[in-house]
Parts: sequence; C-alpha cells; structure tokens
Amino acid sequence: MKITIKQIAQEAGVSVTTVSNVINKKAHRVSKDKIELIEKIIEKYNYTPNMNARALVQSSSRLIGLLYYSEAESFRFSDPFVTEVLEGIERCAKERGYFTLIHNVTSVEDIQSVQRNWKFEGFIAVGVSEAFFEEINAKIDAPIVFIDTHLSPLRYVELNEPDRRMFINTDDYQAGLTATSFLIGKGHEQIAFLTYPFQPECMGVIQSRFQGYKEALKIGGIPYDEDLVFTNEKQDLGNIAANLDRFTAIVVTADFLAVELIHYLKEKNIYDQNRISIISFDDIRYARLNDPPLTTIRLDQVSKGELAMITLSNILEKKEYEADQLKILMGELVVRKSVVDGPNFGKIG
Amino acid sequence: MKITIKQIAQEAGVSVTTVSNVINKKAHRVSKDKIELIEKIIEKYNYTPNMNARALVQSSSRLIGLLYYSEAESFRFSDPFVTEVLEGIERCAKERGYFTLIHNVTSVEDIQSVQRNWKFEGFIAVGVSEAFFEEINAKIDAPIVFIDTHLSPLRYVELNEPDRRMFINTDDYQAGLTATSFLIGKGHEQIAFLTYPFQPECMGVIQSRFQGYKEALKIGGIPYDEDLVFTNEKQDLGNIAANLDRFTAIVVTADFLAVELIHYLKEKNIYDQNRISIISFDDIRYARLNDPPLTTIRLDQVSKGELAMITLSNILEKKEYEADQLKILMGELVVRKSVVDGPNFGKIG
DNA sequence: TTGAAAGCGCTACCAA
DNA sequence: TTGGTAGCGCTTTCAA
Repeated sequence: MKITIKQIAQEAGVSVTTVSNVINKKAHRVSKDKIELIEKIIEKYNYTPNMNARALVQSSSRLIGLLYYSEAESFRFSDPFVTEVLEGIERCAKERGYFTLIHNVTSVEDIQSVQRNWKFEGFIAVGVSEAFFEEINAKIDAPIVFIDTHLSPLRYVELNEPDRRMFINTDDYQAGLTATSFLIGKGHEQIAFLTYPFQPECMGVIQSRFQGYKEALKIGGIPYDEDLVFTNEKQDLGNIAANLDRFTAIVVTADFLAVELIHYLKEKNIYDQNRISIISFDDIRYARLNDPPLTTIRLDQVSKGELAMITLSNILEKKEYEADQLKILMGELVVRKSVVDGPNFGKIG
Repeated sequence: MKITIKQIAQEAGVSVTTVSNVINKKAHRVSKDKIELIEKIIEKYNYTPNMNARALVQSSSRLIGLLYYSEAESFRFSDPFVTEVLEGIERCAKERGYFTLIHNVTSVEDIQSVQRNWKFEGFIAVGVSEAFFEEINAKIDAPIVFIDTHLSPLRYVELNEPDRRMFINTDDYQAGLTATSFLIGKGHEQIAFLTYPFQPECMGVIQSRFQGYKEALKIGGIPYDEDLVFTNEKQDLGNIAANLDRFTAIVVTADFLAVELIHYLKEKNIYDQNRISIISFDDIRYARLNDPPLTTIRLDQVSKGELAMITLSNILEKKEYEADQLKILMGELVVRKSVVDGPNFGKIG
C-alpha cells in the first residue's frame, strides 16, 4: 500500500503543490502552521516521494553513478583499493541522501545510455585513463569527479571548470619521492623499483611514483640505473631473484605486490630480511600482519572516496564553490620492519 | 539532446504505442515490416527508454537493490567477503541488463522507503540475521535472495515460496566438519576453536561451523572440551597464547583472523609452525602468501554473488521454476602448509 | 494490426 | 500564501 503526495494533501486538506513545497523545503512559500501539519502527516505515514516521478519531471534524481572503468568485461571489485574507495563513497552518500548506482563501463556509449536512462545528477569515475577522459569530457555534460585520473598539468589548467570536472588524486610523485628518500636516508644506495605490468588505467599512478623515485635518486646523488627497474610483464619475479645481489633495497608499487615478492623470495629461500629492504604503497590490511610487517606509504582510499562524494555533492548543491579543481591527498609514511638500515647507514654523504 | 519514444514514432510515421510494442517485444501485435523499420531507427539513434518513466508506470525498473545489513552506521565494504560477493553480482547484473543500487540498511523501514522510492524488482540481501529476516519477510513483497542467512531447517520448509524468497548459503556445517576432520586425520587430538567475537549477522555461519567442529570431534571419538573454544570478546589473542600447550591444532573461523593469530604469536615469539597447526576458512587472496601459507576451506564468494543474481533474474523473468529454495555451495579444502602432522599421525585409533 | 488517450507521481508555472 | 493544471516519457487499456 503505497502512499502518494496526493493522499498527504488530501489528509492535510491542502493542495499537492503545498505539500510539494514542504517536501522541497521551500519554506518561504508556505505558512508555518501548514508546514507543521504536513510534516506531521508525512512523518505519520513515513512518506518519501517517488524518485522515479521526481526524476522524470526534473533532473534531480539524487542518483550518483559510480563508474568503474575497465577494458575487461568485469571489474575486479575484490581489489582492496576499489573497495575502500567504495566504502568512503557509500558512507558519505548515505549521509547526504544520495543513492549510488554502480556501473562498470567499457565505453563512453555505456555511460551515455546509462545517463539517459537514469538521469544521474553526477558521476564519480574511478580508474579512467587520460585518453578515455578526453572522450568522456567531450560527451558527458553532468558533473564528474575523477579519482586517480592523472592528466598532464597543463590540461588541468586548460579545463578550468571546477563545476563540472574535479579530480581527486594522491600525490603519487611525492609518495614515490618519500619512499625512496626514506630508503636513502637509511643508507641504501642501490635501490631497485618494481611494478606490476602496466595497466593502462593506473599508468598515471605508477608513472608518478616512478618519477618520484628518480627524483629522490637524483637528490641523493645516486645515478639512475635502468637495469634496476623491473616491470615484469608476466609477473615473473624470477628476474628480481636473479639480480638480488645488485641492490639492497627495493621500492614496490603496491603492498600486495610486495607481499607476493617476499613470499616468492621466501619460497626460493633467498629472502634475508636484514639484507634486502622493501618499501611499498597502500597500507592494505595485511601490511601490518605480514612477516615482516611492511614499511609502506599509507594511501587513505576511504578518505578519497569520501572526499569525492563530498566534492560532488557540493558541486550539485552549489553550496560552496570549490577553489581547486584538483585535490591532492598526501600519503603517509608508516615505518614498520621490512626496511632495515643499509650498508651506508650513518656514513657521511 | 535526448531522444524519446515520441520522436522515434514520428520518424517512423507510426504511433508511440507501436514503438512501445516493438521495444517490449510484443511482436505478435506489430507487422513485420514496421518492426524492422522501427528497430532500425532505434538503432540509429542508439535509443534506450527512460527508466524513470518506465518505472513510474509499471513495476519493471530493471533495478535490483543490494541490501547490506549492518547495525552500525556504515558497512565495511573493505571486508573481502562483501566485495567478492559484489563482484559476482555486478558481473551477472551487467550481463543480464540489470542495474544494482547499493544500499546499506539498518532497519526494515529503510528498505520500505527505498522500495517505494525506486520500485525495485527484487533484492539481494547480505548478512541478514534470522530475526531481521522475519521482519523483512513480513513486510517486503518483492522477491529477495538472501545470501548467508541461516534459518532453522524447519523454517525453510515452512516458507516454501521459491518465487519470493531464496537462500544461497555455504555449507558451513560441512566446512567446519571437513576442516576439523582433516586435522584429526593428520593425527591431532587436542583441537581448539577460535572465532571472532560474535557479530549477530554472521551468527549462523559461525554457529554452523562450530557444530561441524563438534560433530567431527564426536566422530573422531575426541571429547569436546569447552575450554578449547575461544571467542575473545576483545579480540584478545592473549588468552590463546596462554593456553598454547593445551592443544596442537586450531580451527579458526576466518583466514584473516588466522593471519592475525599467527602474527600475534610470531610477535610473542611463541609460534612454532611444527607444533601448532592452523586451519581456517575463506581462502582470501592473502592466504597463499602468508607465512606459512594457510591451509583453508575455500569459500567461493564470487560464485555466490553470481548465483544470487542468476537466481533472482530467473525468478523475475519466470524463466524456470527454481526447484530448491535453498542452494548450498560446498567449500573446498585447500591444503597448504599451516597444518602439519599431529602427534598421533599414523597411529592406529 | 494500429492508434488515441488515460494516467503513473511528481514538480513547475501561473493565477488567484 | 495557496491551488489548479500541464506535462515529464512511458505503458496500457480500449476502440478503430
């Protein structure tokens, strides 16, 4: 038995318009006593307006599209990164009365058809590459908050429309720099770099960390050695194992990969915690439980999701103009035990 | 620039009714040539009907509500279990043209208001306790597939309405039995049981595993010892550490908890892989990477999500009648290294 | 086989 | 400050 605005109006002895005005908080158009009366009745029936009808007549649907981009058919929700972002978004959405419809997209057409279908107020997009961004940007009008979409610096300036496009990133360059500097500070000089085989959607992230790595080397006066960069196409850790004597520390682009590496080396019986130091990124749940516990750069993905949702709802409600189109979250160094002092520790310069 | 059914009709020189009939596959009501013509135009404009309008007039919205139950304000999406289920659901939903709207609910009223708002065709509910189930069952009409809601056996029979209520469970009893029997088979006799502090929503799951544990003991002729059951209220692993000499093996209700336990014992320097065997449940991503790799009962949560979605869409489309109201997935023993032979291994009796 | 028209529940506009 | 009403885009009678 569903209750409509009409019935509320009838019971209150007013018109639907008046009820509608109360619902939509247009207080200045309704007298105080009517507001009270109507609100009481709404309360009594636990009434909430039909979203489909509302969305049909106006553009406000309270619906946020959560766009996960992937070229494959299905998205890896089990990736802890994705899921933490989701947690942040969901929490905030509920607080602010938005609904989130998840959609895994592989093309702009996907988005367009979804958009027409549901009249989304806005989108939060995760894992969009620069090329795909351009396509989206050209074809979708609704406001979009992009998480971890790295554009070239100039492009941000060029866009300059903080009411339609916003970006939430981690400062991956800084993270890479911090991680590597930490290693250098600990007396390491031969520092390797290990990353997953490049996935287009996280190119920007990895790229930035890599730049940070190189910069730290430069600052530390350590020559960059191409042979110390491992981007195992087949996730083959063997290459690293074979070159283990060429470095004393390694920067790994994800905690999970670090865990895999340690596991691999342990299996081969060539892991010596006191000889090889490992630092990575994320601070996933297992990081502290690993043996040894991972020294890592914590990237608070939950906050990232929250921030994305807050940003989007601010845009939609035009509460406040966002000063910056690009919001950058800083990583945080978490020192645990996977990094030990290097051969040069304590030595001067 | 949005395109409506009206414009399609105009261009085709027919009425909107005819177009509607084509869209809704009522072929017997339209002539063949018109069908072709209209389909061509639809194709041309890449038209899809407005879901809000459709939902407004009829009940079919292609919208599935994903209900996560929790008493707390926000749901732990980062829990790997949740997220794997989500992955399965999402994959299937996309395949079958459904949209999923995630909603974290804390009360039946939540569901009702969401339901009125959006006209969901059906729900998938995760983590609903028996008590909450009864409440939902009484108040929600739409079909619901429950994942991991454990009812008393009689209740299932009583309900007997496979078109409205379906249940997807893992056979947790069997899982508990298998795990414990495996330990016994390995020559262990003093076997402890460790679980998270009881959360109401997974009572059923833990309870069942616990029953399986007790049954295995019984079959193995081992007396059940209450003191060997640890349900640390404060997740205080200390209690276990203090009683480590009283057992040689332990059944842990989740991989993650097992990882925590091992980490804790290692920290205290009292973990001896060859003296204490650990078996747990889930086979999370980290299980194989742990040191030692976890022997565990694999629970395929992705499949569970998929199965839930398939089941729901079958109900909605009345394609085939589901024979069983309760579908039970079996766990699978994955032998790795956290379990070693016990003191009685190879001995007779 | 086709189409006209009613109406789903709501908001926006305009008139009172 | 209020209310009447058009109309959002669609499906569904019912009549032609």
